[in-house]
Amino acid sequence: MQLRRGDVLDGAMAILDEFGLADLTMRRLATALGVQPGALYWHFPNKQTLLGALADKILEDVDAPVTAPGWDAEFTELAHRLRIALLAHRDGAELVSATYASRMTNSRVRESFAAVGLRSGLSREHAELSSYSLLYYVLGHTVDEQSRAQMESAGALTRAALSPDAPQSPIAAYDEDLLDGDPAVRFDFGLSLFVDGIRARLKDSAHRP
Amino acid sequence: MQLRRGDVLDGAMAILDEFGLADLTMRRLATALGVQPGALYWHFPNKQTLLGALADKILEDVDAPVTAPGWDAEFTELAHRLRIALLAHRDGAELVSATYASRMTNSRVRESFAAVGLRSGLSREHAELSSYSLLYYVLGHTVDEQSRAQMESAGALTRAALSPDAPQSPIAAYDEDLLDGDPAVRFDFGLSLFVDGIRARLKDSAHRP
DNA sequence: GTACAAGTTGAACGGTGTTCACGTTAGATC
DNA sequence: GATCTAACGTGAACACCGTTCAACTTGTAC
Repeated sequence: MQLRRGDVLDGAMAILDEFGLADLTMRRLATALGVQPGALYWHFPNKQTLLGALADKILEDVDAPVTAPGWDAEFTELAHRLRIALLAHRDGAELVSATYASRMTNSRVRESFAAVGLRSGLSREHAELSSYSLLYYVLGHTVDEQSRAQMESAGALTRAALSPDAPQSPIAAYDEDLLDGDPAVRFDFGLSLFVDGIRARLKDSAHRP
Repeated sequence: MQLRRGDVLDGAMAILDEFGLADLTMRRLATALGVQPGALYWHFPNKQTLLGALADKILEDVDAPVTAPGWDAEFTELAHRLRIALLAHRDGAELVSATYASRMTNSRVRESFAAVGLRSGLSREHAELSSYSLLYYVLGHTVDEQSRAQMESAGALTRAALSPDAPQSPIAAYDEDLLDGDPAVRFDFGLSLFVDGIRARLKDSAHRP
């Protein structure tokens, strides 16, 4: 029974979801597929490319046409869609962020952001620049959010197993206080900062045409 | 002649600057210091911790007291200082970003941002949230900027060596057009977006006290 | 049924971070 | 200045990693 490119990708996604990015090795993937490591290199030239394809799969549905009315709602919808897609797979944010940094993705999500900016009335250049800013924010926030969530679920397990009533410093308690609000609300705050910034820019160029 | 913790850090920084993060291996570092790899593990429990200390060193001067007048200028000064510090070492942005994600840094730069937000009149919670947004933006932008700069300088070399007049697609030319403006100006645009967003937030809470 | 392409094997290569029992060296104490 | 102790380094291994490649098998089309 021979493998197809898609099977390799599916296997990789399964390992990612169950064990995380650190455990997604070529050997482990090969074993899971019942094959020798070398076989994977027929389907993908190297691991980086495989991860790029995986990232693209995660981002598949993100740049579907946007339906919200008004440019600000469009930004919000797109940003939410991206965040949700990243959170849908273990280490998804980290994977996409790393892949994006190494320019191994074919996703057009940044271009989608730029298109919304253009529709809002921004100049071409400002729309492009805004799209980068927004992307950096969404990726940064979501990588952080996801790694915190995973640390917490892992920490909760070990904490329960090791010392049922671990002492906690007041400062750490405050920090957690601030961080344990709904992450989506925290996300929206940063997002609104950004959208308000664009609004200010639009008003400014309207006053001085 | 025995090694001190600081010597190890200096050696690591030298390798980072000359050969980049990918070539900063424990073996290479040990060789450069004239020592066996195992010796490094007396000074640092593992590589991650060493990289954390390295990141802290890069960020050393960033959270010095800020002198600019007005909260918006304070944000700008701090953000610039951070960007400059990251760009001062090869792969500095990538290293700090990765270290920050794995929570291996002792730098207080995020707290410095939050302090400025507080001084601007933001609530404690909003100041904290804003500081995260700004940090994500600065890190994302600078990682991107630095990797592009390094790709370009590497690409310029190989391009000159291989084909003196390489053909270039119009689309690629346009993208480069947009990207080859002064990176500092591009940085400032995203920065102003966030600052304007904060300003809008301040006005809003002033109207509805 | 044969031919050719697609896919796999098995074994190796040159790396990586990390560990540890055992030796060495340096600095304080008497 | 000899001694003792803690700091530090050695050497060799362990368990991995991504990647390569000649040889072999399998599937498909004619």
